[in-house]
Amino acid sequence: MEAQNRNLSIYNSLSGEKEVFTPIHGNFVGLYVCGPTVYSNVHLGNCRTFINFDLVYRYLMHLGYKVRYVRNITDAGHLEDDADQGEDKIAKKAKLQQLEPMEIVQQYTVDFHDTLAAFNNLPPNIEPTATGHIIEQIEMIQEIIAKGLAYEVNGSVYFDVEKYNASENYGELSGRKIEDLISGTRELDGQSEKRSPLDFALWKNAAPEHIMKWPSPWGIGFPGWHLECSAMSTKYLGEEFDIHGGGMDLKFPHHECEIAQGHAATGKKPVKYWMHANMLTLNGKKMSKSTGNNLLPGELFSGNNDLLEKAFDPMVVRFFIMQAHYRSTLDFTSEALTAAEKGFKRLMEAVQSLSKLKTSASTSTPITPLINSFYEAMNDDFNAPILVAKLFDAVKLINAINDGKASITQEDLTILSKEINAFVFDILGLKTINDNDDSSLSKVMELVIDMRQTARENKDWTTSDKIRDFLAEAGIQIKDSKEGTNWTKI
RNA sequence: GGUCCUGUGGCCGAGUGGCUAGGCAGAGGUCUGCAAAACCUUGUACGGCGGUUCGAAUCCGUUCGGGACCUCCA
Repeated sequence: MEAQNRNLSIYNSLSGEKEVFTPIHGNFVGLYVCGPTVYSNVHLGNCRTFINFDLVYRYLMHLGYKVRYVRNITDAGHLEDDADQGEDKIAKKAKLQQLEPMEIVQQYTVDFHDTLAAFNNLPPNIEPTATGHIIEQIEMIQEIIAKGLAYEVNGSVYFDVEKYNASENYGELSGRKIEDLISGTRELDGQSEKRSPLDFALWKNAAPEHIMKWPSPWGIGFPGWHLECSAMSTKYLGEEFDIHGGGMDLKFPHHECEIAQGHAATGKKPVKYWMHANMLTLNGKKMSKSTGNNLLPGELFSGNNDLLEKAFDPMVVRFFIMQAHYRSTLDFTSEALTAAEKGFKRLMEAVQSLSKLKTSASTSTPITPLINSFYEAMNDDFNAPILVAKLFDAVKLINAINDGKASITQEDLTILSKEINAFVFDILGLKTINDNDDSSLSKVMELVIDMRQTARENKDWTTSDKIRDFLAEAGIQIKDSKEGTNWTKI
């Protein structure tokens, strides 16, 4: 990609401002995104975040960066809450269902991969698991203890937030002040071990009935909530890397703790650019596993949910997500998705007609400003909705050329076609929907359309309309045009 | 209670101190045997009240509403 297109700005949550993106190591970019906790099916809200970062990954690659994209799988479970004495979620579910913990992990990891593949997300380069990096996590804890910023109590190790804050700034990412945090803390059971309620566990002593546990210098236990991301990002991307992403709800305490841990262990600030994707809302509230206010991708693809008027293709959902900026909340409604579906189809039909356009000796509308506008949109903090708007400008142009109301040279068409295809398929990650992939149905439809055509030529409107109406009842829409008759499933 | 975000036309959703966002729906048109589809045209909206300014929906104050985080959560 040409250098002039490479002036990407990213909104850095750490500074609260858009900053020009400059990788730490020349052409290489390290990208870490917090992955899912695999104790239940991913819901659509989770997917939004991963789709947004898929866009980031894709655009960075389009700009010619060599990206290493790391996204973890949290399979060690997180604490249910402070009151349940450290039982982790995966272990709890395992007991309920009489399954091995890793069986649960496997089931939902597969679901996660299948779902993201349906959304046409590219897999990350490395997808490390928390359980596979216990040793790295123990080593990091030892580093932090050696620096005097963590302490052991009864086989558990806690990070000393106040001590860290004496020389560093705990709260720099989330904008919190430690005094406010202390005053706002509620006194909960099971926190008596901690020197301060703000301290968080790096290692947790495991009760005998706890299923997932590992030996450590402090006894049998399991790693703390936030440590895995620090250990794995350090291992695969280094002590300092470029971009760390995740959902807005992870900003505090998860990412704040990551900064503190990483900084404590290595003496360096781990992340140059923090990116936070906003929530997908349903009924005006964030989707959430714990409150049940969510929608599963499978329900969306099948239409099997009362909130949905019909089923939606994963690509329609992806397009819907691309029509909102990643830092804004996006409200999910069946109506909004239906609107997105129509727009998506219009865009894709225009893109497909690119290859059939007739070229002329001259170009009526210069294409360079249009193409530049694609880059300007994405360079401005990955503004996909602006990009989509500009692509619809291109749709208008394509249709005008198709109608003979505008013209384009072969040379310009080649360039335009290449760029539009790159932005639509490679960057936005959209795919065409194959309605007509059932070959036997296609054959039958060929015959039916041919019979209807014959009837129409004989002005036998009764027969032709009967065919049309019957097909409509069967969910197949007939589309007549000058070039002939097409059909589509409704 | 603390910290922060947000309120845009029927719906979703960008953006900006003065210059059309875009999509969908609606309206009109072209096409068509009639329709549908497709395509073209079309909408001066920015929560209320003050203030700053030549000019604000965009900045400031205030007020009302919505939301996020402060406990696991993308």
